[in-house]
Amino acid sequence: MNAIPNNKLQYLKFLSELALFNDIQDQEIELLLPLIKVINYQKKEVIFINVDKRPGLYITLVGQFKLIKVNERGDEMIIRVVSDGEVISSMHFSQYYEASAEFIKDTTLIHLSEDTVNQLVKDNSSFAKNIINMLAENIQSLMMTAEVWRLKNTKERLGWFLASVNNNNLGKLPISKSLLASYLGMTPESLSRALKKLSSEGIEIENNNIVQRTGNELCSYCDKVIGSNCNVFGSHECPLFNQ
Amino acid sequence: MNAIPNNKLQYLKFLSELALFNDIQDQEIELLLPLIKVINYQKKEVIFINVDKRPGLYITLVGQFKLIKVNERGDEMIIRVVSDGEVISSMHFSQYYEASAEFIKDTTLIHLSEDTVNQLVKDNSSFAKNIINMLAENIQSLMMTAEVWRLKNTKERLGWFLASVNNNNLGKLPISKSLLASYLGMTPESLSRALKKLSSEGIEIENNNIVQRTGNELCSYCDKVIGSNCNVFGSHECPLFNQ
DNA sequence: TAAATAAATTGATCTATGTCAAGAAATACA
DNA sequence: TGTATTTCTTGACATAGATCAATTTATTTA
Repeated sequence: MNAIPNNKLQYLKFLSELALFNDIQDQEIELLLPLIKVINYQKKEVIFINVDKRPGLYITLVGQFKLIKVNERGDEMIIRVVSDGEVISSMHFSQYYEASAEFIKDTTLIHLSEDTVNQLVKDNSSFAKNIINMLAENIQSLMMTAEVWRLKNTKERLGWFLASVNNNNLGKLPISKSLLASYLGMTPESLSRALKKLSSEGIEIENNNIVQRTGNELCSYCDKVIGSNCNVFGSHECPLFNQ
Repeated sequence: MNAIPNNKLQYLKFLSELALFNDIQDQEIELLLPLIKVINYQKKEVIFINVDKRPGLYITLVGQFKLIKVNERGDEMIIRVVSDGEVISSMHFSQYYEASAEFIKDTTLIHLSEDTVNQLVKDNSSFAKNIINMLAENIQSLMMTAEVWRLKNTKERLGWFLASVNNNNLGKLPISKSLLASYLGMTPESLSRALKKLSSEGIEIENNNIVQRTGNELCSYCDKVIGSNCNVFGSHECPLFNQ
């Protein structure tokens, strides 16, 4: 982990395309550039997050990491998997909340300090709106995850996940199976068995690609939130609206 | 459910004391009063929430309700129990997210429309900050709940819950046992058995009051987030900081 | 205040998923 | 390109907590 203090102008385009900077002029983002810190982490590195140490807002320039909690027994829960362009706002965690980040790939984060963010929220209502949207999406995804964990069995959880990545990721598994198992709150063994059940329904994973026998088997695992970015969603072809 | 359009000035004091209106002048809140809608619900009433129907922001004037999701099998998950003074912002749910609210007590809600809220966020950076804080607290509580569901067994979940209400509620159980069971993701039978195990550790519920044999048995179920509003938290008496 | 209804407890049993161990497949490395 | 290492799969078994059923206790309501 080390800061690279060189030419930050390269980040302008990246930042300006993020939802977090919607409706914000390039010149305003440029004013931020001297304030950002760029931090590199290596694959497998683990950092501890609490507000004392690392408050503020992190934007993933490139890479992937998981936000995790571990209990006394060593059981691990993945709160979130964060990928390119995604934002994690530890400053909005409670002062005492503790979690860890474990890097899945070599990762570069862009950091904005808590003060910088607060000042932006105060001075720029578009930024405030963007922060609100980001937090709302977080809530959304946490509610969805809670639901998946609580109301679905292992097969349904896996089906739900595959349906969701199939939409926005063109059928490619974005994370390893064991990471996925952990993310879905099951063991790799259970995931393997769930996959077996799904394959009898015509859903398979063939070298990290999601394959459906007739092309719409996963629809039965879809819901209105993940379906909302599917191209047949809401049409007469969509099983969700045809029951 | 029916609107009562009479003298809304009575709500001014109530609203001005909410965290949502921190650092906002009374005269600004007064401007809102003509825009609010007051809605009454009866105990046991159930409403369906999605953005088409009921967007905006609801403030609980008095009463209690639970926000729930139900799957095809009829299993129910409580997302949140909302009590006096608490806010629920359905406008920040995804457009397609669906949940139900079931009223546990006769309840009066104050409603602000999505437009009103958006306008306020735009015009008043204090309000924007308050909305951000509210959403951040939501995230916090969802992360905590996820953790409790995933990493704790039934006894630990119950202990954790009792420790948390014992701090900020002076040892009184705020909801019924069966509602609590559902909130903690277990059956009433399992809650009853968990309670039996806790009672062998000196923790009991005697007509809705939480009683500890020596007075600090629940400390072993505390964590840094719920402990942060405990009066021995961080001192040499606090077991969390003494290991 | 009694009867009716709902909530909580207890015991017996069932089941989904975890754990452990061994082998197969895939990936990394030299 | 083959060997080493990691990841995945499969089977046998264990277990926490669910389900079902029968009481008991508490709360309404008449």
